[in-house]
Amino acid sequence: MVVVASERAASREPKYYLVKRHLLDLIAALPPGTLVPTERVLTVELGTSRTTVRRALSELVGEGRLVRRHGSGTYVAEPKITWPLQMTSFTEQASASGYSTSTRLLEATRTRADEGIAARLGLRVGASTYFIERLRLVDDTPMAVETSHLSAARFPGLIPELRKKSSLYGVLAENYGVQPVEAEETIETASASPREADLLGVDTGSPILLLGRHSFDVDGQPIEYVRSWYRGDRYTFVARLSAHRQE
Amino acid sequence: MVVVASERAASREPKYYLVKRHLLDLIAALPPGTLVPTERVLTVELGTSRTTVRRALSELVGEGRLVRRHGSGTYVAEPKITWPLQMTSFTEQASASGYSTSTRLLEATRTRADEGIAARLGLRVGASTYFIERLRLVDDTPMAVETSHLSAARFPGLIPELRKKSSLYGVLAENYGVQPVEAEETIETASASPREADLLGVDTGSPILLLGRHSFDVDGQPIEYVRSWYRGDRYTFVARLSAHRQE
DNA sequence: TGCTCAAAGTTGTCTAGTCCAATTCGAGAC
DNA sequence: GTCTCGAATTGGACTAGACAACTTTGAGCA
Repeated sequence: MVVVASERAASREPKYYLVKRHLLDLIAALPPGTLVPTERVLTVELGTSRTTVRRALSELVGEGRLVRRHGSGTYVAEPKITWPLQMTSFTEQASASGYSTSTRLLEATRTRADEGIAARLGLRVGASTYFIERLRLVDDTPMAVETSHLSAARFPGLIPELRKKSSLYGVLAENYGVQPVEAEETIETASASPREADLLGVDTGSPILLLGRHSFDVDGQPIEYVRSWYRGDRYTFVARLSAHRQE
Repeated sequence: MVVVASERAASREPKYYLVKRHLLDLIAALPPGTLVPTERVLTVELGTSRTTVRRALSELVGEGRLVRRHGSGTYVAEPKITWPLQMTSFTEQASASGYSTSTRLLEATRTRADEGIAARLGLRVGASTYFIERLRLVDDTPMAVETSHLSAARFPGLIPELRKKSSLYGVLAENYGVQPVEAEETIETASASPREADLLGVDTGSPILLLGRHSFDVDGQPIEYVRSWYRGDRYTFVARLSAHRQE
């Protein structure tokens, strides 16, 4: 085995990354839906083990470049979908972009605030709160799992209303006269738990874009605390920013 | 080993996830810097293979819960750092939060615009552009790798100025009278290439938060196109949004 | 022609192990 | 006491293979 002289201390490329680059070259010009060679074929073609091939494939699946179908094969993926990141309601946000969206209410129960939720909603620990879990779909494909927490004392009878109207922001405005005027959004990477993976139709451990929204009314009172687990392999978020303050 | 009866059809939990939950329980109450059991110890304690243990560990490292040090051990990680996501300059952004920041200029060269860059900068393919690559550090620890693309014709002599002053926004304002007033930000997940991994001090394939910024001047002319690869294991981004338009 | 079902092919999960690379630490030399 | 160096320990990369779960296909049958 020939070793490159004066190897950079930097960037020692693992073998799986060579496989990954090979696959990227291969799929660069292929249309979505094209079948790529099977794992065992790649194994012999590239003189490596299946574990190494699978590591490269998994990374490309996580990046939204490939899709694996159990028992069938591995295919070139559709390009990522660009999704607006605004503080507007989910339903309108999407229909404006030409997508058909829907929501499945997974859970809507009363529970007691733990330390984190109590602090964010301005309640004491153990106070009664709603826990709402919804699945967001775009063109009938799961996009995100969303959990919301709200004060039960502040919004009595919320759950039956929500089951009727389905739009949470609509219910808050019409039934309680509450509108969020400010919000703190947090963004981080995460990985899918088995439950999230199952709901989103991805593998456990898949990359997730985790968005948090902590919204407040005109008096600065917290309204809700939401966390949304978005498929990291299918969505790119976009926000338009205007520079009021700029240096 | 006891197996739970009547397994749910949904959410079939892989064995590595059991290991992961075991580790999460273990580290929940431990302070950052605490040593966790070695991979080989976990292997025998949990009756599994080292591959399975390593998968659980890798996921926890990617989530910023653990840190691995080659030859030394695996440790409980520091909590993530919350970082403001604003359109202001990097240097001020941070010192306001009490962090000491610095930038290392990795590359600053002239090159020719490919299709993507040309479209974004409003140039023809092959037009002369600057390629600027910088490493952003917080308290002397790498935070992000940042690449910028600008029109060379529009900002003649930019590179020597940049080497003197180091703040790109400062140079653009003082030397060229240009200020970004609007920008389109994109956010997505990615995984670290060997080069990025090396610069950021993480493993190849680690989760990355990839931010893009496409900024425009007061006339709507594109100024620059920047992409920043942030360590996904160490940073949570936060943005305050005011609802001018709200429904 | 249309249906059934078994076989083949593909990805998913997990195991057991080898060898390498970096760190740590103590015995021994000075 | 201090330093050096090698052994032990730890994480990193990779291999070869077993078996399970799911899909596809086509031979055989009605």
